[in-house]
Amino acid sequence: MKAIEILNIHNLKRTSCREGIIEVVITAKQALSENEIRERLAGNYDRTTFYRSFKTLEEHKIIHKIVVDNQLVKYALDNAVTHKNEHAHFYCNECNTVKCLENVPVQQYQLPDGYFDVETEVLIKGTCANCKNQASN
Amino acid sequence: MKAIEILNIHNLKRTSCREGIIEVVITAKQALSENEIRERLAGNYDRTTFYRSFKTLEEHKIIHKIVVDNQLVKYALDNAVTHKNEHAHFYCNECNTVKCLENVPVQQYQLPDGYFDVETEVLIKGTCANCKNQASN
DNA sequence: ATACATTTGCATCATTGTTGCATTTGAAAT
DNA sequence: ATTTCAAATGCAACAATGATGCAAATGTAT
Repeated sequence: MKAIEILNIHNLKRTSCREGIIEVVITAKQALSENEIRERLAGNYDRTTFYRSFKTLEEHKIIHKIVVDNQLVKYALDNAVTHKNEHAHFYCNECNTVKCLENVPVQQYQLPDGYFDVETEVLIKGTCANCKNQASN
Repeated sequence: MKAIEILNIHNLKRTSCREGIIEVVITAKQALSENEIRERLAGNYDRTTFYRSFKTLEEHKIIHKIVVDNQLVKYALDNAVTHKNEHAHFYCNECNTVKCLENVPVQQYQLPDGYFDVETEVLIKGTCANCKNQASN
C-alpha cells in the first residue's frame, strides 16, 4: 500500500508532509519519534505542521501513538492499515526503542460492574531480543 | 499505615512535603494529578520539590504514576504499600479520572523469543460506573 | 487558469520533565 | 540543647510535547 493511496482512501489532501510521514512509518521497523521521522524526511516542516499531521493521521487511524513514561512519544502504522488486531507494545530499556508486538494481542480484561471499556493500551517494558543477544556475548 | 511510618520504613527523611503527599495519596479514592495533590496540601512547595518528591517516592515504590495520552499524569499509592498485585488502570473519558482497578490484575503476555519483560502497564479507557449511571438517568 | 477551502508556518503559550547551584533543613553526634 | 553535615529545597533555566490564532501558501475541484 502506497502513502498516496492511503490518503485517498481517507479523503485526505495529499500534502507532502502527510505523504512523507506515512512513507517513513510504513517502512519503519520500529515506532519512531517526531524527530526520528523528521530526520528521515526530505522536506523541512514546522513542528506545528508535524503535530497537526500526526493528529489527522491518528484520527483516521492511519498511525497510532505509543507513549513511554510520559515524554517519550513514538508513532507507528496503525492496525487499521495493516488489518491486524490491537496489539501490545514493547519498550526496550536498553536501546530505548518501541516495537509493535503484532503477534501479541491485547487481552480482554474483566472490569468491575458498571465499567465500560472502549480501548485498552498495553505497554510491556524490558529487554528486546536484540539487546539480550548483545548482553550474552 | 501513617505517612511517617512509611517514610521511616524506607529510610527517607521525614520532610513535610513527602509526608503531605503520602497522606493525600493514602486517603485518595482516585489517582491524583500534581495540582490536585498540591491543592489538598497545607504547605506551598516548589514544582521541582514536588517533582523530586514524586520521583523519590516512586523509586521506593510508595507511589506510582499513571500517564494518560501523554500529558495527563496521575499518582496513586503503590501496590508495595497495599501489598497487592500489579493491577490495571482505568481512565474515564467522561469524568477524566483515573482509578486503580485493584481487583483487575495485569495479565501475563507471551512475548516473542528473546524478549524479556520487567514490567507491564495496562490502561483501559472507557466510561466508569459513576458516569454510566448518570448517563442512564 | 481560477477560486476557495484546507493546510502550513509562525508566534505564542501551557504542561511536564530535568539539571545546577546556593540555601535551608532533618537528624545524628556531641 | 547545640553543632554538624549530608540531604532536601527553592530558584533559575532549559527541553520536549501539546495546543491555538492568524496570515500566507497550497491542493483540488471547477
